[in-house]
Amino acid sequence: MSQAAAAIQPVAIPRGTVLFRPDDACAGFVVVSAGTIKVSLTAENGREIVLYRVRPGEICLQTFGCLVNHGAYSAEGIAETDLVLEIIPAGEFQRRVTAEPEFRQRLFSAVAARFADLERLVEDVALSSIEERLARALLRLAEGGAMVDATHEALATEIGSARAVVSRQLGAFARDGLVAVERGHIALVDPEGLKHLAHPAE
Amino acid sequence: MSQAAAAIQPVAIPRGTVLFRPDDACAGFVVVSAGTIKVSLTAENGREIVLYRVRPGEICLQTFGCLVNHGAYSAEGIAETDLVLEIIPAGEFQRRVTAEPEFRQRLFSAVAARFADLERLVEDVALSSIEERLARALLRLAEGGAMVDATHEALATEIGSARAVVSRQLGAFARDGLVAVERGHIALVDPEGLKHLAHPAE
DNA sequence: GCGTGTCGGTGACATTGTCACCAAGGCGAA
DNA sequence: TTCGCCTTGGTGACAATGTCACCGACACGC
Repeated sequence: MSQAAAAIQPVAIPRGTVLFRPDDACAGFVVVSAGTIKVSLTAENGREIVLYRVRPGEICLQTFGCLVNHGAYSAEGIAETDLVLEIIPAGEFQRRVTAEPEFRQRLFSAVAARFADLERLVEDVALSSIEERLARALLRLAEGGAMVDATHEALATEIGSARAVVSRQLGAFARDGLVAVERGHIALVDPEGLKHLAHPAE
Repeated sequence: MSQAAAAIQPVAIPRGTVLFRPDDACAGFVVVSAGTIKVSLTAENGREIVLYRVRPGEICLQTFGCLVNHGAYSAEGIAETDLVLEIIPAGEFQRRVTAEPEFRQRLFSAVAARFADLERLVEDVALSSIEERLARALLRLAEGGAMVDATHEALATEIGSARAVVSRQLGAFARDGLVAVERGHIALVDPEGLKHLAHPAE
């Protein structure tokens, strides 16, 4: 469609690569073609929490503040899987926003989605119990399946808590027949039961 | 400058007015001319937390997801002071974004600022101690002065905690000579000491 | 003066976070 | 194989925070 767009080469990135760190300068605007980016925050005390994930077709907004306000970003982005990215230089980004309504629409959708993600996260962390948060995280990470491939440590980062807390809560879930825990992964035995815990008001 | 802009009448709103609630339909795009809007989340269990504030010259993004994705928003907005607003209808918003680079620039700045706010909030709530969060909230609300006009209940909402917790922590601050508490307001006796608590790594 | 509602102090207890320690599994080197 | 070393996770003990209840102090209108 756009000839300028065709000139931008996709870039392949292996799983585990650190895409950006706090206070990095920004390379440009990133669109994910394949794979997922995990964006997380780490405090001085070492505790960590996952903010959100950027999936195929989505725009990574972490560079946005940098491009717009020349502010540095504060989060870290890691390639959770092998990735294919398009990197759009700042000038080209400005051009597209001005000239291509459909690019603008995608940008705005990405902004709205991140907003929703972050508000959900604040609500989760600030207002919900560990039981709820862990049940929701398990269902989210299972993506409709019945298996979650994550260590207790990774789950703790997912919900912004500590490994020991996750271990105990998983133990409780297992005792209630909701999950079965094995080294490195968790089987969802009773997803309906978990859904019920995840949304106590319903 | 823009004749269309001149056609939009400012609207005056008294302090305390609820501007929007969760699941409201969106009236349009809101720009704050004077005063501040406080945007907060409330959970089913009644707990509440302040997300951010929208100040003069800034754009309230809460309606953004609604205008862009037809999604409902989940937060509540209250006029913290008397307000003067401009309300831009959706069509006019689209026109300005397309035609006025300077309007677009303001919009993007607002987006970047909200992002930074929400990331700071997540970091605060998920990764920091009550002592740090309360010290930071007091300094933020004092806005460089030495007096904070808020009840313990309001401070609890500000940091996403409970009133009793705030009362006890303020008691500890008072015992250490950092603040003096009176009914309805808190005097910052030793702002430097509070700053030190607010940023323990420095 | 006397209600009535808001504000805040506090005790008792539940939940969550922190730290330390240990046991079990995985994995590579000799 | 055995050994060492790292990761994972189970658990106890304790600290920090959240929840609930209750009561007294204060503000305000009558």
